[in-house]
Amino acid sequence: MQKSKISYVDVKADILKKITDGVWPPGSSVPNEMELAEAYSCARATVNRAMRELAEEGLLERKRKAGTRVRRSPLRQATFDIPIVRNEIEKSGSQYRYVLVAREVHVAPEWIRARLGLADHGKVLHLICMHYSDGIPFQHEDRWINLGALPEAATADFGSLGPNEWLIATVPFSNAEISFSATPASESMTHHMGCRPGEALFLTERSTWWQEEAITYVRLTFKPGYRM
Amino acid sequence: MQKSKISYVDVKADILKKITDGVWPPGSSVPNEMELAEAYSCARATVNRAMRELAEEGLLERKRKAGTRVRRSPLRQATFDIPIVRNEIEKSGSQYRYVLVAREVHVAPEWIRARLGLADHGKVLHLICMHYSDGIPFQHEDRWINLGALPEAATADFGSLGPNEWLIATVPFSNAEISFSATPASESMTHHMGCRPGEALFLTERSTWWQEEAITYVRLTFKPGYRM
DNA sequence: TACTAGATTAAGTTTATACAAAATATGATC
DNA sequence: GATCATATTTTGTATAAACTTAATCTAGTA
Repeated sequence: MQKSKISYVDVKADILKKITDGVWPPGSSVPNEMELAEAYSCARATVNRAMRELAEEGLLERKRKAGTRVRRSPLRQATFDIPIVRNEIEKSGSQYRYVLVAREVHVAPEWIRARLGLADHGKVLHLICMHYSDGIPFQHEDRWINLGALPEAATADFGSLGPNEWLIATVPFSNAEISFSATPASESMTHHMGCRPGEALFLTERSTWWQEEAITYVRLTFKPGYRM
Repeated sequence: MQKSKISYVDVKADILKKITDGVWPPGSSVPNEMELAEAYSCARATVNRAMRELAEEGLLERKRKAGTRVRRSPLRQATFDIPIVRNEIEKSGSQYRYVLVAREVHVAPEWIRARLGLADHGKVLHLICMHYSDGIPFQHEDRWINLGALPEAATADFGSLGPNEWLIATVPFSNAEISFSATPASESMTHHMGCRPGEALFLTERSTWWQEEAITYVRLTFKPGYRM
């Protein structure tokens, strides 16, 4: 005796169960929305939402007319929040300190232009910053900002507010391309981070766009032993 | 003169524009669904979907009765696909080779038990594998599988099929906890990866659960210079 | 004043219906 | 038999109406 109405959450859970239990093995095709709606005795829109979300989560593949099928290799995707250094440090109960090390306006070097797709004589603001946790070097920030897209960056004061936070406040939303890797500490890095030369450091690189326009490229190098 | 109907995509785009243009600054509250529906002359459900998705993407905050407001600090989140070694290598046009280096059944050591939340005398299968790209060491896999949850792993043949692919085929879906870091190459790692001792290697660690039950913990160490 | 019960509001969801769009299948024509 | 137009199927989306649920406000009561 089923009192309350079937919700898309229930449908989703049941479909998921059918998949994980092997009733609908990978690659097999799933009944169409109308059949399922009848089976669960709910509206097609309800089934649609359930299946749409499962498809977004990478478990189902859907095509008009061809129908819905279970993904062969359920592409495992992860979502994570891009951490902001200050929050990360303060959340761990440590004292955050920010220092602007260098600031220069350049014509963009070739490798930056290639990465961000800039015009030949585009100018960029190059910043080097350090972030400390309880006085200990935590993160080295090597940032390039496209002045063609963000001329106001030229007059911004990065002495007290880090470029990351300034950018978040200035450019409300953007899409980015991120990569992670490991790198040996360079000569200058040992100086900034207080580590031995060649030591293994975790590095993330990020290029950011807003409405097809390149905003910034940044290399964040973390202290030895950092785990993200 | 507006010929075609307003779609939730249009509404979403327009709301996003209002946010990025500063018409609706961070923290401000947004008109309610009924008002917006009227403004765009579409149904409330259309506005609902647009706003729901923007909320999922982290741009809006919604509460019943309280209404919708623009997030103060738009939490930047990224989603990425967890790559499967074989695909990654073959997609780059290289030849993939897999080798099982070691295979042992242990009582789980303390640090694994802590990570996965296992009982005291839980048994685990410990595997060491190498993945090669065109014969060159690409990835070192140090994997522990909870035999309490997956007894069939004890009899599986990991000589030809890598544990990652075996697990994907066996456990359809799971949720995981991932971390990235950099590590210096250990003595044994130099042997496996053919790199210099202390060289900076990119490392990802992953613990995986399925329905509250710990499945596996794995350390994937990549060749020098690898970027993800 | 403090607290509780109920009213109110806005988001959340379901439903039935309708039409749109993509992908495939079918059949007509050359 | 090949090609192209047309029909069919399935997902995708829009709509109006109704009801649910969480959060807030309000007013009445102790």
